Amino acid sequence: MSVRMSLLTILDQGPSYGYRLRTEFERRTGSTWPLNVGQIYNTLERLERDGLVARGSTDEHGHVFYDITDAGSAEVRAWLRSPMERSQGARDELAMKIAIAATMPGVEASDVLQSQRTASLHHLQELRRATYAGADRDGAEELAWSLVVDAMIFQVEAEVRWLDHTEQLLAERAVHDIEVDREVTKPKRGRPAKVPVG
Amino acid sequence: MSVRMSLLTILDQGPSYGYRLRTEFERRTGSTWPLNVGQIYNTLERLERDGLVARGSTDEHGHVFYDITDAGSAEVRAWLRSPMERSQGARDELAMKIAIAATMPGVEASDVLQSQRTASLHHLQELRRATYAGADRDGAEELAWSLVVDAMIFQVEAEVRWLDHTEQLLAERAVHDIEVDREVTKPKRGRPAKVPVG
DNA sequence: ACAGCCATGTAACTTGTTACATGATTTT
DNA sequence: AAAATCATGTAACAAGTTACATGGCTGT
Repeated sequence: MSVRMSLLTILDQGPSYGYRLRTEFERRTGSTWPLNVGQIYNTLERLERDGLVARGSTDEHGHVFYDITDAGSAEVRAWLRSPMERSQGARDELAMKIAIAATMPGVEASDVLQSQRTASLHHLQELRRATYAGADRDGAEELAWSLVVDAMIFQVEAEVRWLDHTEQLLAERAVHDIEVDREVTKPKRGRPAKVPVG
Repeated sequence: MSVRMSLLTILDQGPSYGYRLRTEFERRTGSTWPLNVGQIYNTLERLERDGLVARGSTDEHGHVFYDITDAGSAEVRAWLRSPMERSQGARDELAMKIAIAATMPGVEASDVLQSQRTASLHHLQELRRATYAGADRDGAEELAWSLVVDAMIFQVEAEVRWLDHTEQLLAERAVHDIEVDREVTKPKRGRPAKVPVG
């Protein structure tokens, strides 16, 4: 949804064409998330289908311009006004994985936590190194780059903290001898034999 | 990808059928992310198509059991062994939105930051209240619930910190008078006139 | 009788993503 | 002449998600 809305927001500044939209998107996001050009044209088609943009004129160079519609502008304003609900109900893939691993008999949750922690710390190092690698960019790109890298750093730091916290929590539970998985949720009758994990 | 892999991981414990897989999934994730039953059957079809599970026997109650294959088991092990690369290249929708807003002329990035901050703080409050609401659950569900809620708290806290940090950064830039958007990336020749923002 | 849960499934659709084809223009 | 960039598009697919249809069984 966010790539789509980002492109629409760029179009809200004035008509543009596919290839340039990609350049603009990458510039305004610090070239952090490379975007396949094909996706632009797909997205434009879909935006047109939904009445948020209209295919406009073609200039002397053959550039196919798209104009935002009133409905499109309204969508942009609504998007910018309303917060992202990545909090409410948003799926956190890592949390899901760890929860599954931690409640699964025969799975060493601490191993999973460990390898994730190592990877996260490694990535954190890379990010800190990368912070100073974005100085040679133009205004918008440099700003975007630093925003996005900071976001990643904050997120990964929180990730590591949570992994540590979770490891401690699991260790405590193990001591208190809470056997989480003696029994699986029972079906009406007869449940299949458990298969040992390779 | 994670719902799919979670279901496959559950199937790695032994054969099960659609409806029960949903119950198991919800229990093992603290009922945090409700799963439409239909998705289970879709996912099972796709897992079968990919050779990771096989449609097994039907018991006396009409339950259609699925068995994991060797390839499926291997996938599960690989999934648990390898870290999630939500760090590397993973799209952070909020960061993308803020980056777009911050580099966009005519957009009040501080307003966007403010409303997001308010929403995040509100959600954080809810999460802290929710922490103690999961005590009346059975072992696995209570554990999963507390893991996931903690993950959300850590994440939202980091979110708020980043929002504050970003607001400060933008304020500093404004003082330094860096005009980020005097010029859009230039096309070969002739770019369209800018349209005023509604 | 009716509500609600158990259970399976199908069809349609969303965004994101990639691979590929095609050609013009520009740079080396 | 060859390589790179600019530019538009198509086709296919992934995973997630929802709405709907269908029916049995259970408890009030």
